[in-house]
Amino acid sequence: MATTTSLSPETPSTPGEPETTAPAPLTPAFSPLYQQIKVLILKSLQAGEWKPGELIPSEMDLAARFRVSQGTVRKAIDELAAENLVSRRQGKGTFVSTHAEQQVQYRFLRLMPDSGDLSSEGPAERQIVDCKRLRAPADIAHPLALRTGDAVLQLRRVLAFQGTPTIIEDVWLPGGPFKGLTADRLAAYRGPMYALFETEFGVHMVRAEEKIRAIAADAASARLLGLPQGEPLLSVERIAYTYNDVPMELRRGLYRTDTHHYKNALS
Amino acid sequence: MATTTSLSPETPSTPGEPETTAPAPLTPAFSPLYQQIKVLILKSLQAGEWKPGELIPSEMDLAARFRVSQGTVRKAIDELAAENLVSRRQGKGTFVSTHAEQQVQYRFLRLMPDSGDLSSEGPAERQIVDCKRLRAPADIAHPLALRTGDAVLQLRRVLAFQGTPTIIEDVWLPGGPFKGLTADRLAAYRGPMYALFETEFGVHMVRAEEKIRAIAADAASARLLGLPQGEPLLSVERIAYTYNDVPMELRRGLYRTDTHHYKNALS
DNA sequence: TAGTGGTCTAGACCACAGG
DNA sequence: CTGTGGTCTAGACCACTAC
Repeated sequence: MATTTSLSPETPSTPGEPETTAPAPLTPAFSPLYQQIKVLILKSLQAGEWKPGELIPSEMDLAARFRVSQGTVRKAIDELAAENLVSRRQGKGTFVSTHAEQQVQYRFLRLMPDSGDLSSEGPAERQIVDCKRLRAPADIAHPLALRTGDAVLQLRRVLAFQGTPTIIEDVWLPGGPFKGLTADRLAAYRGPMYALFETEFGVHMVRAEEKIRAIAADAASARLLGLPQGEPLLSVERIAYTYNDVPMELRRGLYRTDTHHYKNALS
Repeated sequence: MATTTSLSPETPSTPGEPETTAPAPLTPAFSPLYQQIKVLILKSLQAGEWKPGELIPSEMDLAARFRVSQGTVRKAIDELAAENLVSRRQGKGTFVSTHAEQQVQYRFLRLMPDSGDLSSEGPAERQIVDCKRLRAPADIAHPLALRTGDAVLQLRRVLAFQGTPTIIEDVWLPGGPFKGLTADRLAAYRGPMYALFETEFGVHMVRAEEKIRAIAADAASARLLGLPQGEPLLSVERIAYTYNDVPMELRRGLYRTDTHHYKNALS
């Protein structure tokens, strides 16, 4: 079959339409079939056709829907699974990834106790310190692809492990998608913050980038963590993205690393 | 074909041999064919049948050699490529990964300037501060899977970018595989340290794990980096592994992160 | 027993690199 | 032109899950 033609399911191309008004070929036109299928599945995920935790159609069903062979759908799903957007379970089906009900509680948290792992420390004790709406200054707006002055939510919380405050997090969220988020709703929610984002606001974080630095604790941070001012802390600046690389969260964490460390694997 | 039988190329099993003396089924006996192929290719890589930078046999050749279909070999190589052990180049073939002649100079270095990338800063200026043999104390021997008192090489160097000393690295290597490594040979070598390890000592690092902390600069570190004592530094403790998860290097880096940051991607 | 993902095969054709 | 990896297909069978 031609690999040079683009593809749209149940929606034959409209040859009469002038190319100039075509909605821009996000599908780069000269890509393998399975890549086109991947994009189509991605669009369905983004559109919420299947929600986090749900079962997506079987490979055979998708193959029929897209008029390709099962192997081609398989390769598309393989890539989605490699990117942790879906997870396959033999005999059951393929499920949309979720930050809730995941065996790993904190999918994006790389902090580990120096001995054992996070789960061995029991659930983190969370305390919301602050939650307010404000107009984004430039250095907040820019990473979130907003304009200076746009409404953002800012919240600050402290995470403690086994009674020891270990993490301070400042989180900035775009005001629009997260309208209605309050400290109370956050405090009431059991489970990871990203799980709440999924269920309450329909925002699914799929990947993130972090910039890590060593800094000295300022007065406020030192007080919250019960450390002397000037103590070295790990500064972890994260931008989290939804589908299509849209930034939806800016987060700055301060980790104490005398009893914990940030773990990373290189290959 | 049976997926429950194990496989050995040109070396039919020896049924007469008692199982108790069998060299232990590293191939877990009940694994898919392509996994068994992967292990066989891995063994060839480890044995040095194809060296870093070299071309490995084509998929068809390997398929013939292992008596399986090309698609099965392909899936095995797919996984090796995903782990960065080999890299595929369309029209050319599949090559053993190398730390030399790679477009990316520092495959394992995650430090980035706050604006731009490492290559935009030109080559790092390297200075060997120290290089000596010693008997490993317990905290060095253990991560290297050595015994306390075994011979190890210790070296210290400083990396500067655009004239600014930015990284101090202490490196510990097992004395056996790296017999003959001297400060002079290191200083004379152009290219990444891991490339020298490959060409001069036949040690190919394939993956690494890092533990990251924030610490305060001690007197010696502060002097080498031209910073005031007590300044926060990023401590990056790395264990690098060759094939088969054998640890071959312990490295502790101290990064100044006022102009640079450690970059990490999460998914 | 039926349905799912997982493996394996064989064959065709495409895209790319290099003689 | 040949040989390489890359894509796509169709069909068979296996392993796991759930009814």
